[in-house]
Amino acid sequence: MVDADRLQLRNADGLTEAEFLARYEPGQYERPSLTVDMLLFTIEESALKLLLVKRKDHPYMGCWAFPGGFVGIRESVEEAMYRELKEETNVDRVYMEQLYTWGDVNRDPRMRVVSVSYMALAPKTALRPSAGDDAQEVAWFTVEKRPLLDYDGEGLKNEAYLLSLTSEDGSVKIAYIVTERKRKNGVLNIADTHLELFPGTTQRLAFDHQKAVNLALERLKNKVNYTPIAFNLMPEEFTLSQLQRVYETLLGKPLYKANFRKKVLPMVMETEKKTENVKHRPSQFYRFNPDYKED
Amino acid sequence: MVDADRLQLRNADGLTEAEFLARYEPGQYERPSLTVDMLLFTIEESALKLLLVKRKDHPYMGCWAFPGGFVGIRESVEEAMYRELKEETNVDRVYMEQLYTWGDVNRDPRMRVVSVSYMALAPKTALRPSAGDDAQEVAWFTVEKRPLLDYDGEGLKNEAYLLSLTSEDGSVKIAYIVTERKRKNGVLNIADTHLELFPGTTQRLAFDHQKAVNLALERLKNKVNYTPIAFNLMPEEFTLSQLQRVYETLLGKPLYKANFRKKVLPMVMETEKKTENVKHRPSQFYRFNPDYKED
DNA sequence: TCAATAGTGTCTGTCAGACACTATCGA
DNA sequence: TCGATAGTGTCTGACAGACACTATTGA
Repeated sequence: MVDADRLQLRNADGLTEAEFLARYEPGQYERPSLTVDMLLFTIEESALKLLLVKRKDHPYMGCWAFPGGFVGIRESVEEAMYRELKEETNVDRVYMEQLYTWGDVNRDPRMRVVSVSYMALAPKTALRPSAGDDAQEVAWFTVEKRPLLDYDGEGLKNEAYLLSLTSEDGSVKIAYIVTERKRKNGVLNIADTHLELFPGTTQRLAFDHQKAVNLALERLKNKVNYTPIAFNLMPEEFTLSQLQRVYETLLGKPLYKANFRKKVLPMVMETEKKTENVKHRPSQFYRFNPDYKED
Repeated sequence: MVDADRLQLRNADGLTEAEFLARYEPGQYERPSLTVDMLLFTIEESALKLLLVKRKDHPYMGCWAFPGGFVGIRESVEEAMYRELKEETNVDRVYMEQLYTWGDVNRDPRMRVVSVSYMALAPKTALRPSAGDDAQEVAWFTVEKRPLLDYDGEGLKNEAYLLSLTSEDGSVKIAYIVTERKRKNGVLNIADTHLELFPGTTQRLAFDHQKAVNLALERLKNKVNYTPIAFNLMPEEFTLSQLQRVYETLLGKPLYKANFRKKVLPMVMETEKKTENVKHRPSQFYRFNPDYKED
């Protein structure tokens, strides 16, 4: 019905919507707390890096975690995410997409917390990570996921992977074994993915954050093939070789140069510039072609 | 660090994690309410159908909405979803995947409510929708999204669509115009999609539910191409012609029979049965092949 | 001239799209 | 025999994969 009509409707108590809302008292039942978590990825020296902060207090004190925080009652979930981004990196516009909402009952030992995670991508040069007002330790971790051959010995195609996060100085290394099993109708689901700490690993991520890292890597790997998402990791101008290294990092495998160029050519525009003072043939700089349409 | 070490750590107040948790008092700041919403799709007579309930009270009294409800403090978000599913349809296992979390501040005029939406797929025969304990009206709506040619007259490729929901008896028809604009790096985002009521439409969906319908249709259309997700809409045994009609409905376009069969053949297994008493050549029944692997 | 990386040409096999054909039932 | 739907054979062009080749710089 049209809004004009609808607003005249009276409910079982004889109230219009306006009257109902004026008298509405939210129930006093317990509500979960709601947080946002940011998985901010960048690329540097052909490595995929993720921004993590070290927790200064319980729970998971001393463990590394995603930057994030509580959603205020007067801000949207997305606004909370951008506020966190600004606090952590001093930038206010990067590519961002919602990743997943984590709702297990005991994922935070303090109390019930549901967390909405976002994946953000940015070129490293655009970012100036800073300790927030709580002066926590912040660091970039190189993220890698590679097949674990013959891990469970069942002779199946690779269904086991090693997911590792390494701090830039190499002092912290966190590793998980990821195993995946498809269920009935062949569609891979969150619940079909199992992560456990790699034997001998002395560090872990806080909460259930390892699951979000794994999910984000899978989504990146998928999307890079059929969307221009990788350009969000590039500076304004870049060479095709640089772009190829980014694709190879995200996909975890080498690509043929000629084929790669044919594939990305419709997405880019040549610029006037070339690399200079290199001891080999100079390479052309390109930029993203904003008129590019998928299909 | 290993858990054994970590649990000995003392924070700034000199407390171990166990001591910290024993004394922890959740803050009394306001929290959003958290709900789950279920978009349950099925297929009947070559039409894609969505289960909706009619709201009996404010807000949006008289409008149609997804079945859903509040997430209890002692149940996971996913458990809440399965509880709703059971209440609405008397089944407890269907294909289900998380769709999106809606976090705008004013999406519910009563109070702050954040909603996690799920998309569920099931063959119609498996379902027995029932009015829940609140005895609300429940109905299947045929969902269609088709291109609106030359809608904004800018001569661009179709970026405008008509999204319509029609009740089975045809008495209720809800229609929206969907317009999409891609932003900078070409990746389509939720915020780039705009929905408005089709001029003259006398009904609307409750809350921001129209956005979730549109998002679910897009996800279905994408996934049907590169996953076996459509089999979740089929009965155990089906003919390839039935399967083709489902694909055509989801994709919104006709497919060539020979090509379709080549594509789906690796996903299915022949059964012993054929259709009987049809006045044309009988057709083979197939079932999903659980050993099918993507790639 | 050489090392190093940029960039191109082209063959191959696979697969989606298009279409014409054959097969098998009831009436 | 005919109408109707099931099911197959095959040509085409597009494109991913593989690889060999040429181009341009500094040293």
